[in-house]
Amino acid sequence: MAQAQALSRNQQIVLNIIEKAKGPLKAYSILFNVQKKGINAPQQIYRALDKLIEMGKIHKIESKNAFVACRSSDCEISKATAFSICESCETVDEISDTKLSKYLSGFNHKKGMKFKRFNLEFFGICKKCKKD
Amino acid sequence: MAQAQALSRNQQIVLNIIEKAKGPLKAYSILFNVQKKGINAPQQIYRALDKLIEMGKIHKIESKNAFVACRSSDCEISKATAFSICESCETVDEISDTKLSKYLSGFNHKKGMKFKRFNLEFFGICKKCKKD
DNA sequence: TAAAAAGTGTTATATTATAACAAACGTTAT
DNA sequence: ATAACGTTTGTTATAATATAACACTTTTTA
Repeated sequence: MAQAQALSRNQQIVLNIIEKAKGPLKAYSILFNVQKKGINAPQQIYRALDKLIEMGKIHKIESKNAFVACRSSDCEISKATAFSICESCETVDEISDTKLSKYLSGFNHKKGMKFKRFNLEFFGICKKCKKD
Repeated sequence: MAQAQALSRNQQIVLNIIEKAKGPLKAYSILFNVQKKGINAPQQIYRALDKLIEMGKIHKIESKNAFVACRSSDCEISKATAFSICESCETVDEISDTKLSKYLSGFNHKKGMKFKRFNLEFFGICKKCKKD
């Protein structure tokens, strides 16, 4: 079985910031937050982000160009991602719903394409925002 | 019933280009293609794109920052979009699958959020590319 | 321990998207 | 018809997001 890959220095720094955050972080906001640690250039952030995504440690929210930590422990390599996004407060939750995930993983295009990966983003107004 | 909205000059120009294209177009590639028509600035493109999206005439492929025409005639306002994307040739197809669409439209988050809209992007290698 | 692979630091630049303002156009209500 | 309003346009400038390219170091593997 593939061993959990060790993180390099920069990867660890970037992951820590994302994990501590309450919501999705943008690449440049991560950059500003790690300049005290000697990381000075966007490249360093983007390289770390790329690897963390490959490892399944984080996900990119495509509609927001932002990054969140993966909360589902079994998500070694992330082939199936689903998020719920509040259009008012911008809160993002990762959805882990076995049924949904199975349904979509089994879905194949009529034109003969077999899917390896999907990303699903739901939008709405969250409970909290609805009250206001 | 809401009348089909008339398109303004720039909106029509931009929509024409997107409809003629074989695949998704990027905003700046649209811009270069319409400079002969007197459109000179990104703003003009992005403004048209925004309106066309609102009207459901086009969709944005978030993972590619690119835009495609909507092929499903009933898609007046696009609340439910699904695409199949080939990671090799970059071909993008809009998926119109009633079952899928119903399944996802009926999906609601456990945390009490009611979704108004979703976007789903599937990735894989298409039939054609598999042969090579 | 040499070779290969992965990671780092850096400068520069490409790509994608929005801000802000003034003028023209289109609709509707009077 | 025309004033008032909203929408669209044109324009300049700039913000935000992301990659290219190169030289060097560290880690892994054979």
